[in-house]
Amino acid sequence: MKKNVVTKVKLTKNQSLVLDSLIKAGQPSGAYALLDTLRPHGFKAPLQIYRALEQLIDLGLAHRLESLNAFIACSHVSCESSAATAFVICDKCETVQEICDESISNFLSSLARKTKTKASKSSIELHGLCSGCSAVSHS
Amino acid sequence: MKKNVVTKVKLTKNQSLVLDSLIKAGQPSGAYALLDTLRPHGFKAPLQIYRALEQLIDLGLAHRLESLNAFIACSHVSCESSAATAFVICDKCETVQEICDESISNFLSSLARKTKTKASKSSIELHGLCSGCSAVSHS
DNA sequence: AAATTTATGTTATAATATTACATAAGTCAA
DNA sequence: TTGACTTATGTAATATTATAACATAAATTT
Repeated sequence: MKKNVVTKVKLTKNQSLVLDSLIKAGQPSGAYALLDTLRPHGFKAPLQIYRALEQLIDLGLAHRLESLNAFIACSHVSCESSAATAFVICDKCETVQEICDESISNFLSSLARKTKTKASKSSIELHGLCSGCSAVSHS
Repeated sequence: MKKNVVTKVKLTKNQSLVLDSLIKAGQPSGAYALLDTLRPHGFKAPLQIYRALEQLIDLGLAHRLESLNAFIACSHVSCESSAATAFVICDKCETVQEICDESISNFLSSLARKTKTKASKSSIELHGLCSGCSAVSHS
């Protein structure tokens, strides 16, 4: 399931800019939001964003949140690419917790075994309210 | 986490048509593919599809596959809405296995507990090759 | 029957993502 | 260091997915 364990890679200028934006955002960011952020740096077309994101994701430096059509910087030093990662997303404050431990990989292995599937990629996203928002929330 | 356990509900005409199309397809279907399928029945706009899908999903009769931006009929009699369900998707033949057992709900409960999150919705999608395609696949 | 909610029809538009093609920059081998 | 090759970039056009806004109709409740 692992593609790329990165130790040190030289990112291109565009890739660095996009990664920096993602990190600064600290939240899920849409491709077009990133584009707007980076227009002052000369970005003009969505493809510049999507291409950089593709690399960053391959390198395990960023992740795509399927249920949001958005992207986020990896919160670990770097994930083993598309490896066993789960995202827990607060629908109120948009905080994302990225979980990457044995319980995730065990669960996925077991799921693959049960379904006789050779797994290549996974997406686990849990939506709800984080502890902070859940405490306050009256709505 | 549960919203709606359906025993018997009268679907509207549009909802029935969309559900039938989904069932006939037996595969993930995009909203616009469904629209094309249903044009002969008088459907003209995407909203007709999206609105019907929204109800069907609420009722647990259909699911949305986030990683495909597509929809599929529930393979059980009816799922407890957005309850603990995992989808295992073959990227070659497009077969989808819908798994809905205790291991899923246990995993999600544990994830919610660990992250101190009040969960409301989940999405678990595993991509890869099913046993058939994995046996053949040389590519 | 009036009031209310739920579903529908329709047009327009927003938001997300990719195709296609041209150019430039980096990498590697002879 | 040149040439061959791969990888990254720039740009325009377009495809795909999804929703907003507004009008009407049908079903449900009181």
